[in-house]
Amino acid sequence: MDKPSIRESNERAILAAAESVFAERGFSGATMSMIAARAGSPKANIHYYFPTKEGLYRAVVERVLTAWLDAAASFDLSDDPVEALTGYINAKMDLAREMPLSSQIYASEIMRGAPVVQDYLDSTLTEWVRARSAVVRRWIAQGKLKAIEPKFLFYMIWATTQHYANAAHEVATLEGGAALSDAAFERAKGQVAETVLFGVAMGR
Amino acid sequence: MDKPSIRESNERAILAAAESVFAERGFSGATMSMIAARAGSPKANIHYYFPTKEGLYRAVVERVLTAWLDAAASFDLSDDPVEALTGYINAKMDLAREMPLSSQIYASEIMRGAPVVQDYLDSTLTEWVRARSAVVRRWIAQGKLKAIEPKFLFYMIWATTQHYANAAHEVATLEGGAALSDAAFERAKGQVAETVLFGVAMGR
DNA sequence: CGTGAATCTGACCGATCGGTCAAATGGCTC
DNA sequence: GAGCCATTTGACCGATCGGTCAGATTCACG
Repeated sequence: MDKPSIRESNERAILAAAESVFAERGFSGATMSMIAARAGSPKANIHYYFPTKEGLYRAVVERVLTAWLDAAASFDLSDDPVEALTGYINAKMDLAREMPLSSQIYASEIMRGAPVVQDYLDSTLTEWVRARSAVVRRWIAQGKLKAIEPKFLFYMIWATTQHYANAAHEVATLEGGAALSDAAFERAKGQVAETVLFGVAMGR
Repeated sequence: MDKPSIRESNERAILAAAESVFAERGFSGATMSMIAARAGSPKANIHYYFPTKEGLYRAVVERVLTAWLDAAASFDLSDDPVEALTGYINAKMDLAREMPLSSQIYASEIMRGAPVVQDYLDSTLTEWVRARSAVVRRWIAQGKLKAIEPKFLFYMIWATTQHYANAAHEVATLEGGAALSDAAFERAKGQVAETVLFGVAMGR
């Protein structure tokens, strides 16, 4: 039987607090006291559930990768490039909107040289890109897409979508200080998808 | 008369060392000892030239913004959207290639909520975007570009170009471990420019 | 060569970091 | 309520942080 135990709910609260602190300050900039304060527990209690700062960070990153893989699955929902790419871009945009902290943590990880997610880059992500590159090349051979290097297409999609999370503060400033409204975000989402598709699709 | 003084060359060396350390570890993760080691001076000497860590960081960020503005100027070299956007994208790609550390520091700044560059965002960048948005809208009115929100176009250009600096480690991993060769980078540059232009230009 | 300013540096400081620990408290089962 | 394990907590520790300082060294200039 699964107990909604004290442990479970406390770990969840700590992970949420840690996620926001790590996103704001990076791994080195985050302090256990800061995380403890945001979780509403004394510092020693954080160490009771997560003995080391690095372990806590790894647990947070784990959730980030899980979310990434969920969104990546939407690439495979259709065999039509327009549908598949639109679905994938929309999923990544929704992810950037709903879990901006995850995207920021991932970006920090990469900028630091991926001390924690290097294994993931070498295995899961490399394999994902290899398999989907083959799909993109098939679409190109079928005359459905322009002749592009698949990896560059993925980079463009990742960059444009994650930008709305990683650079949310810059975007907000340029929008007059407030974050994008739901309506404005939906417009951004549509334009990103449209522009990329117009950029790479044939015969439109 | 300008003397290539000891001060001048030492400050340059310290700034270079600081730039790389801040890019790798972020502001909080960087330590003055680390910067000193990379500059080849004892820590106390770093403090002789830059009394505080924050002051040193501000000096580094200053150079980042200067480089950004230089690249931004290439947007204004032509009144033709294809030429202007191509030139701008190429300039930003070259910047990402030649000064990846600057881009990473800027990205970290933004993710932290722009504690140092908020003034720049509010004044210089806001004004730049306002003026160029008007240009883009004129191009749209003239039927040269699709009906897009200019800001979203800028976001897309910034994201795609800076990605090659900020996510250089991820890109390198997916390329088999080594950074993009000059030739591969030129191909990426061409594809980014082409895709964006196909995505937004009319009648091509 | 002499001298005053600029530069360099090892030793040091208080503050804060991640992490530990023993003791107190709470919850659960019989 | 007794007993036991999970949880909570304040006090504490060594290490490292940014920064200071006094004295040694080097430089520029007469």
